[in-house]
Amino acid sequence: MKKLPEKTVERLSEYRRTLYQCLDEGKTKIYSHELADLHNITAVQVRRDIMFIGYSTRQRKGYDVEELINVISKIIDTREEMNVAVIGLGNLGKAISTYFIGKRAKLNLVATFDLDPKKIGSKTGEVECYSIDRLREIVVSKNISIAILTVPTYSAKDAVKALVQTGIKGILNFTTVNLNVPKDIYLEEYDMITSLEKVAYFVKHIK
Amino acid sequence: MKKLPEKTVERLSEYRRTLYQCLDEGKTKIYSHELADLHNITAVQVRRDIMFIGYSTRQRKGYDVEELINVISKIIDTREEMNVAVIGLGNLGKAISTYFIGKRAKLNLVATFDLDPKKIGSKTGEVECYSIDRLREIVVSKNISIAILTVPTYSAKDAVKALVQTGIKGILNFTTVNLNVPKDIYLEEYDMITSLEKVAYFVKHIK
DNA sequence: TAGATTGTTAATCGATTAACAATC
DNA sequence: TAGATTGTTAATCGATTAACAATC
Repeated sequence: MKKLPEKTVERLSEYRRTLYQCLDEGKTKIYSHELADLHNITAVQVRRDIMFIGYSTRQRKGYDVEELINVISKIIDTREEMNVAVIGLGNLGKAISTYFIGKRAKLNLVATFDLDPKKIGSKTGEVECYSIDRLREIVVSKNISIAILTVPTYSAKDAVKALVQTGIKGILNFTTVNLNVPKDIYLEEYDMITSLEKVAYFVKHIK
Repeated sequence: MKKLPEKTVERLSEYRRTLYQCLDEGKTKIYSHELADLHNITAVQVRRDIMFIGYSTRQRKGYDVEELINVISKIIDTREEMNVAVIGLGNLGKAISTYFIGKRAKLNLVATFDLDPKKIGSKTGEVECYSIDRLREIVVSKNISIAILTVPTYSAKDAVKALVQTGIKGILNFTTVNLNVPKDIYLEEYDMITSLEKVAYFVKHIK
């Protein structure tokens, strides 16, 4: 399968969540235009995305919700589970950790890290907080491939330096610091301030 | 000035943050390629964005950091301050509230809202938490134009219904629920799960 | 001047949408 | 069949990049 467009990958993840909701509500079939409406996009967009992943219905009676979930999962989920760590257990780190626990079958939060001795050893759900000094050791032993970075601005660069050395594969960056990482690490920015400023700008310019 | 591309608006916000860092470090001039490197994009991109906002240097000695900050601010900031509320003071809401306080001169967090009587009346910094029942009253009296939605999934739809009735202008949605809002409200999705799944996907496919 | 940098046009790339044939 | 829906191509739109003239 060739690489999917980034936007398609994003939407597939969103579709799937909606589809799970449909299942819960006992809905077993869904039309492209229904799925589209739920995401405020067009039906063509939905069908195009579904085309990309090579799925199609024989019938013209809408997509089978369960089947579609499975097909999407086969595409965007990892075969093996993927282990995730939260680096920095401040307000945001705690929120995210709590948020993720038990949410994703294939993406497991397996460790959190912090500097603060008071936090080290504490648990979020089942997940233990380790000293950042043990980052490399734990990342390797627990086979962690993705790090969620929620440390304070001033320690972001150090944290990334340490992360790069552990052989981590992807970083989701919640700090507002511009990070430079080697090309073989996938870096996704998750920027609250920018999002808010964007909303502010468009609020000002919509009339 | 005609409407800027969305991506340009996003980047301007990011540039500005970097430029403030430069000022702190005593750097008063910056080349397009320097700014580009800090954001992992190309120098052409930077110059194009700057072209869009109609700024240019006479010299070929790089952009004046302070001037550029001012020009960007004139574009993306609101003239008057814009008031922001956080709806839902759970882990995430608290984190975001703490995060924003004092950070943005032109974007003020002026209220938080929750259902829980224990939280109502409490303060995050200077900012008071109000009952969600008083949403409309407070939004109007405090002239709030942007809502940051951090309520639990199950109450998201109700919260949005209430928000729409207050005449809010923009919503930054942190929940994983697909919201349907009237066209005159700018809705920005801020989706952690999707971001993480996106990272997972590309981690799996980069080699 | 030569080299570096900026500003801008034109070309390219990627994502969305319009249009429509095929199918139930 | 007629109407609704899907799947797909071609056209359009928007964003990025290549190329290069202009300027210090």
